[in-house]
Formats: sequence, C-alpha cells, structure tokens
Amino acid sequence: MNIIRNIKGSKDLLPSDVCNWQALESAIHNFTKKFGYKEIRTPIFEESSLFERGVGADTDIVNKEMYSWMDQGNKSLTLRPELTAPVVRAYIQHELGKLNPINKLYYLGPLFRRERPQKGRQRQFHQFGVEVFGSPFPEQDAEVILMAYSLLKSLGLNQINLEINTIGSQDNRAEYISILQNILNDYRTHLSSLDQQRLDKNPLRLFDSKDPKCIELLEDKAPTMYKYISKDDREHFSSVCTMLDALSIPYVHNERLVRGLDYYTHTTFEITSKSLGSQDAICGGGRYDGLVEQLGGPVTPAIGFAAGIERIMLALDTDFAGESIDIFIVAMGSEAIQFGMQIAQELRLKYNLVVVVETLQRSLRSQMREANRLSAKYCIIIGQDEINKATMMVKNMQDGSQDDINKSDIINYFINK
RNA sequence: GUGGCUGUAGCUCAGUUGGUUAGAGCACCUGUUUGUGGCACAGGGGGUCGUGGGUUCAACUCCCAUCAGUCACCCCA
Repeated sequence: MNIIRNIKGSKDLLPSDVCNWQALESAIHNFTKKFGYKEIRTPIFEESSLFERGVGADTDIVNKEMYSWMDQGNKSLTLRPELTAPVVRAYIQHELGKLNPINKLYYLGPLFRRERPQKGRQRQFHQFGVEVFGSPFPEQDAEVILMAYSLLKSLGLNQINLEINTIGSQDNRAEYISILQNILNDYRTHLSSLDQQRLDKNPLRLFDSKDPKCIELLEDKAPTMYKYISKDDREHFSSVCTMLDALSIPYVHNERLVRGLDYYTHTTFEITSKSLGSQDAICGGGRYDGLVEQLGGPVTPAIGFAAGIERIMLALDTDFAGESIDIFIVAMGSEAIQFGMQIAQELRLKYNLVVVVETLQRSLRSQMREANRLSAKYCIIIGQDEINKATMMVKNMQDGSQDDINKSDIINYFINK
C-alpha cells in the first residue's frame, strides 16, 4: 500500500524546523511592535473576485496560479495568493479608516500559489508584511522601507540590497506604457518570442528580461519611466530618498525596477539577497494609493511590503538553538512513575519549569541517556530504593553531583533553580 | 505549462567493465556498568536499491515508461 505524501510544493515543518520558525516569528512580532504596528489576521480563503479585482485580472497570479473552487453554495472561493487585497478588504469592511486617521498593520501567514516549485518557491509559502493606510507622505514611505530593511538586517542578513524606484500614478504609467509600446513595436523582430508577448501584455515586464538583446534594445531606445513622472511625484520620490539618506539606509535608485502586481503606484522597492539563487527577491513593496478605492472603499493612500519567510530562512542558513529542558524525571516502576508525574506537575505550576517524565518504562540507563539527549539540567531519580526510603535522588547533569532529598522537600529544592 | 539533473538504511553517501549474502559514517537499540548520561569499546535492528515493464544465464548497475525530488524558464516574496 502506498503511503500518502504531502502535496507537491507544500512542506512539513518538523520539530527541528519549528524552533527556527518560532525564533523568526517572535523576532518579527517584537520588531513590528517597536514601531507601534498592530497585527491583523484575515481568513485563509476569500471570494475569488477579491483577487480578480485587487491583484489584477491580467496577472499570472490570477490567471493561472490561484487555488479556486466552487463551494456548495455555488460561490467561487480562493485560497489567498497574497495578503494585501485581503487586508484592504478588511480595512474597508470594518471601516478602520473611521476609527483612526492612520492604521499601521502587519501580518504573518500562509499563502497559496500553484506554481512549479523551485528553490525559494513553494505552493504553500509564508509571508510577513506591513500595510499602512492613511498617509500619503514620503515620511511614511521611508518608515516602511526602514522597517523592511532594518528588520532583515537585525535578523542577521548581511548580503542584502535595497533598490527603490517610482512608477508614478496610474495615468503616468498608462501614458508611458503606450509610448514604450509604440517605440518598441518597430524593433519587435529583435525580441524573443517571450519578450514579444511581454510587449503586448505587460510591457513594463520587459525591464525584467534576461535576454541581452532585449536589455540592449531598452538601453538604446527606451526612455526611462522617470521622465514621464509628474513634478509632484518626483518631489515625493526625492523626499523619500532624502529621508533614507538621513536614516543611513543604503539603497540604489534602479529606474528599471517595476513591480509585478497591478495595484502599485509611485514608490516601489525591492530587497534582494545574493545568497538565494534565482529567486533572489526577499521582500517587495510599494505604494498602492488607488487600491482601497478600487475595492470599493474611500480614497485612501496606502503603502506596504511583503517578505517571504521561506526565503529569509534560506538566506539566513543558521540554526537557532533548540530548547533544552529543566528536569527529566527518571522513574522505575509504575508506582514511581505515578509519583513522578505528581512531582512534575507541581514543579511546572509552581516554578514554570520544563519537566519531562519517563513514559516508556525504560531501563535506568536508557532513561539517563534520554535525559542527556534532551539536555536536561537535572534528573530526579525515583526507584524502589527511593520509594522505600521516601526520598528521591536529584542529579545535577552538568557537574554530575547527586543529592538525596526527602520526598517532602523536593519542591523546595528547586526554589532557586 | 516547458527544459536539465537526481532517486540505494531515519539522515549523508559509497557500490568496480552487469556476477551470486548491497556497504560506511551519523542516528537508534543492547551490553561492558545486576540503579546512573556524555567518552570509549563490543554487538544489534533497520533496505521489496522510487515504482512498473524490458534486455540478459544474471540488473542497484543497461534501455523504456511512470512517479517523486531538485534546479532553471515563465511569474513572483
């Protein structure tokens, strides 16, 4: 009989992985707390139309990567492929904008996209991200970029690069795209078939092309987006840069940086890591001033980013120390185990200690090995001798010393341990 | 969806031009120590060699298919 395996592109996190994840998660929670950001948790599934309207019906995410199905009520549902649209939905639905002029939120959770797995890419993966609603000002852009950059730095990621750009308003962009298409259409035959498709479907993506001919053509013929950005937007962007300089955040202005999702406007940024392979983007974000309105909410400026937890984990490549235990209770015989469990429970409740009791009825020697394997600080040994004498043996596993303790004194023995 | 590479013990990997009983290290278990961990030594369990077919006297080894993993493309965190 075949065993059932996990779904392609999903992953089991075994206990040795989970201790790394918990360390990263608590680092994220602590970090965002210092900026006064509040966590938001939205459902794993949503109405499909949320993503069609929010992410963009032309994007690959919506077209071919969503896990969607009709439920019994004949409603199309989708496992969330990203979290900005759901957070915006919640922001609108609960009228958070009326509660507060500014909402600074963060999230952490699983997402689903049906892509071919590879390094740094899974079908179920996790993102941590930040969304801020209410501020149109460059200071807010700088704060969000500061958070993204300094969080990754504080985690110990050294080889990271921050690139920023502005892609202007939706109108600027539409104008620029049509100009770009007009110019490049004349050189259509110079492009690979893939890039020709991009030219028709999503011309900005040409700037991501890895084809040298395409790169050269864009260098020679294509004007950069920056020329078509309005004066106000340019001032906004240069204010962001000034703020980043003041905050000593190293960045590169990459005029070719475009974002994949439709909702981005104005400031965009991306953080990459060299130690990652082909999928080198660890964090991506930007402003999306039109999205709240587009999803039926009030006109609201907003900015955010998302960072891939698995990619951070890959780039970190360090093991956080596993947790050791305080006391292992070595018990021989059922009377001893019963008593050991009572003691263990008292120690847990009274001193908040981590206490593990033998439940496998192993030999003393095996139990001691187990205690060592678990890095126990102490063993409490209860055998027939101890039961007869109404005592128990406490062994300090670091120095090997042993004490005979009266049954009634055992709890007090650990008062300062 | 397309292409490259890889599937041998729980893990990391050896396995000769096809040759009879498939190995090592780590991990696990037992013992040396009849009630004491780490170190050392001795022993032990664990594999339908991913799966199915084919070639052959003989397949872990060669061929085909399939599944899985992985890397890359597309796209994205």
